[in-house]
Amino acid sequence: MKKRLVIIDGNSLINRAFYALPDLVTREGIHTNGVFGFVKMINKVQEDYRPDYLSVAFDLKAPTFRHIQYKEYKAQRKKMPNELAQQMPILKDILDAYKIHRTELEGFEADDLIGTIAKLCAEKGLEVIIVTGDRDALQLVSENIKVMITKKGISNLEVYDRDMVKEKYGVTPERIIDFKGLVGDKSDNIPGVPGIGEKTASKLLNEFSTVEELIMNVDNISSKSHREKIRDNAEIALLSKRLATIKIDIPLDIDIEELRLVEPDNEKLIELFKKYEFNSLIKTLIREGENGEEISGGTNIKEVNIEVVENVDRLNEIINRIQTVKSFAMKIFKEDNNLKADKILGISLCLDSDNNYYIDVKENEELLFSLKEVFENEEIKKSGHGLKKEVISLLRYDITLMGIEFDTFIASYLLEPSRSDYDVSDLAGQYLGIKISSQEELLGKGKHAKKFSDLSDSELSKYGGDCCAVVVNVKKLLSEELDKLELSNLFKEVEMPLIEVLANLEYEGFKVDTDVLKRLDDEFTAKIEEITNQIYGLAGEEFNINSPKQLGVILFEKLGLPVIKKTKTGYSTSHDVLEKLLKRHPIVPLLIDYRQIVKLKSTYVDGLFNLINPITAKIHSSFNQTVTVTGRISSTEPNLQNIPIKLEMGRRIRKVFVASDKNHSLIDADYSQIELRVLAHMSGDKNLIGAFGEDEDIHTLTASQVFNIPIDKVTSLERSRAKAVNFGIVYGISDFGLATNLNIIRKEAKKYIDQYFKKYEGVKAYMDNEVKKGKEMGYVTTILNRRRYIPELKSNNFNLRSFGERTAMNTPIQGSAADIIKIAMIKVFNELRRRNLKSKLILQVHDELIIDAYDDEIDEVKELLRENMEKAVELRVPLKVDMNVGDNWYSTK
DNA sequence: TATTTCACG
DNA sequence: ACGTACGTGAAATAT
Repeated sequence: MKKRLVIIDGNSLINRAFYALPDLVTREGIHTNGVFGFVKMINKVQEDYRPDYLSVAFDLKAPTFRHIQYKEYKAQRKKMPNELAQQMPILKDILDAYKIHRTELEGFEADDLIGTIAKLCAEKGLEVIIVTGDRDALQLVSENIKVMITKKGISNLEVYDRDMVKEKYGVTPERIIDFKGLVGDKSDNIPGVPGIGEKTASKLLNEFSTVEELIMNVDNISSKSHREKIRDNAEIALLSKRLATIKIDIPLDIDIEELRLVEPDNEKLIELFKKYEFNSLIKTLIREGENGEEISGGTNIKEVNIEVVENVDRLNEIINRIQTVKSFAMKIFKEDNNLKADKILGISLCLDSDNNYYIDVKENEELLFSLKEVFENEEIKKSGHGLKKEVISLLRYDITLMGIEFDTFIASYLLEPSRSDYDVSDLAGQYLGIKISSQEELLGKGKHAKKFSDLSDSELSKYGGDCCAVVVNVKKLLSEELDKLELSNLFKEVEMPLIEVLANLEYEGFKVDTDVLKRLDDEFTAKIEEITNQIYGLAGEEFNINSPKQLGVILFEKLGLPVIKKTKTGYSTSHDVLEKLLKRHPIVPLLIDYRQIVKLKSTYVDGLFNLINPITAKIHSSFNQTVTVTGRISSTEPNLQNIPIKLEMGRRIRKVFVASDKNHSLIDADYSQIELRVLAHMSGDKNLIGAFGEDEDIHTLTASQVFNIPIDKVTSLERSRAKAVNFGIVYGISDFGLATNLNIIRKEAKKYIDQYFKKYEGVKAYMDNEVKKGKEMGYVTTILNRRRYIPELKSNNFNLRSFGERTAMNTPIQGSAADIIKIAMIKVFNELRRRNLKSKLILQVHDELIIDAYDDEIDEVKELLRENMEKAVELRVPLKVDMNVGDNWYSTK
């Protein structure tokens, strides 16, 4: 049998992969999509063609003879983007670990090296396959040489032999260079004969065979216009042909045996794949190791086979099986109109690859109730992706999902908290190397997005089955990764139990008083109209006050006020700019008022009205567990974590948020200075720890230390400056930032900071150490070992690096505080349930918990809150909680 | 879809 | 010399 050689155009393929794949970035910030695609491709080619010899050819930077012949050659090519250039050395490392031969030679393009080697080997009787994205290579096709061109994506390859070339181009492979000589090639800036296209070129060449023949016989060309074009551009055609001709006679001194495929250095490969987070590829290597198989390409879980279950008898058989297996992955599809009324359409259950079911609940609700026992059985462990949704869907049917064991959504968040998207399809690609459709592909996006209820049963069962199969398969890999990074405890003890708590917060909701809201609406509307007219009067014309652009023109051009700050699109008209202009023109204070009231009306009045649930007269915000990089929870639709409080006018919005009925009151419990206490604990600073032992206001105490004055002599200005310093410390202090905030000069700010660090040396040492650790390890951690990667610390860009340093200082503090309140929430929630109390946890605002308390239970709940919040963790300083009770959120102060 | 502004901790 | 305070989400306008 003929020996087979595969030769790959390295630059062409990594380029292809780079542009075809989404931007893959490791936790440390290294871009890898080009390399990843390349490796997948190489695996596939090896699997499909089992070559005996393999080489990858690369272009080197030096100019080639083509550039010397024609200086415009490839002149229009854009420089390789940095994100791709960085990947070239990585690819070469990986090829070395695979022990795959590389061909590169200065002065020649990969094409020429490929051409020469291909012809050489073909002559020796080898079967040669060239893999490239570049159609130039088609000229090399012959009896023993085939060319594979990447089609759309990277794994889709089109094989060209002589017949195929003839079919597609109408000429034989030998005539491809003549074809290019006439048609040219835009991508290489080869001109060709103007006005001659592919059709004409192949017609002419079939008659006259080559460019040279064509020119020699130019008078015999039948069409007058073609005749003239060829005559006028003969030189260009000849040059173009020369440029397009791949050299096949480079003097190369290589021994074919150097190209022979050998056993790769698997240890090295695993090490590299780990480094670049090619998890799915590691799996293929490990599998090979176990079975001693030959190299194989991408992993594929079996084509998922899903059984649609429509009757109770069959379901009961499955339930029996579940009782013995005691574990499954699940996904619930429901309508999406109202969390109190949404009907469940169907449920995907996957026990393992051979037992994947879709329970069609839509037609037969009885099926759902048959599952109640299984769902509420704590011994039967459930996994899924984003299980909060499953918990909520079942609450509506009075089913409490128990035994929630593994959520791949949460697990991937802990592993990579700065990712913006954790769709199951991404996990499938990343960890299993398979493609399933994403939710976005299934439903579309924007306002034309479909709902699950718009999909057919077969679409739902297929998608649900795929998702659950992925969860089952990815779970183990994620779990190992969590173990390795010592995140398992945080995962099992905090994040997983929190899912149920957040689901219940959402389901419970916060009652609103629509009458109060309506009255605020009327008041704000009237006020806005009044101020709008005053502003128009002072401006001398009507304009859109909401438009920073139009407002800028009025303020800085028409009224001639001084420009304080610029944005990248024009003048800044932000609040602090307006404050500096306050005394310069009477329009300015009106603008400040206008802005405030418009904000209140649009975001907090209109915004809230739209989100009141008609069934409950409550607001059911979404609490998101995988959004923030620091570990905090976020709240959306609406955001209940930024309801106004600082200014009285806005604070009145809180009167809208009321206890659920006349037998209930709100209890608001907030941690006092939790971030500074966390800092005291983590830094171990004696002075700061001591400060929390005393019964003195922390900012006053800081003022007395920083400004060297007795506590009873601290003025309110000094206290407020010290407060800003304390905030600055938590944010990762810089003299610039503090100066801007306090509106003082930088030197003055620096004095404050120096003085602070002199008094709190332990804090200084701690901050320096966090930055140092962050640089060394690539990440920082919180009290529960939550991790945040900070690639910016290694940046050469001053701004980015400084940002990284501040992040390294802030994240452990903000994140640890987040850890603590999460623990507190879980404890409080479980305690309320254990004691069968009617009071419910309804909101968390970073350092504050709000309970809708049944009046008879207020004292008990207050005690329970204090106990569980203050004892959530044991720190070197006490945790302190302040509590207030009221009928509405405004009065809990 | 990106930018600006502003609400909260 | 460089030039930002940390972490969020929503609404409006500009592109």
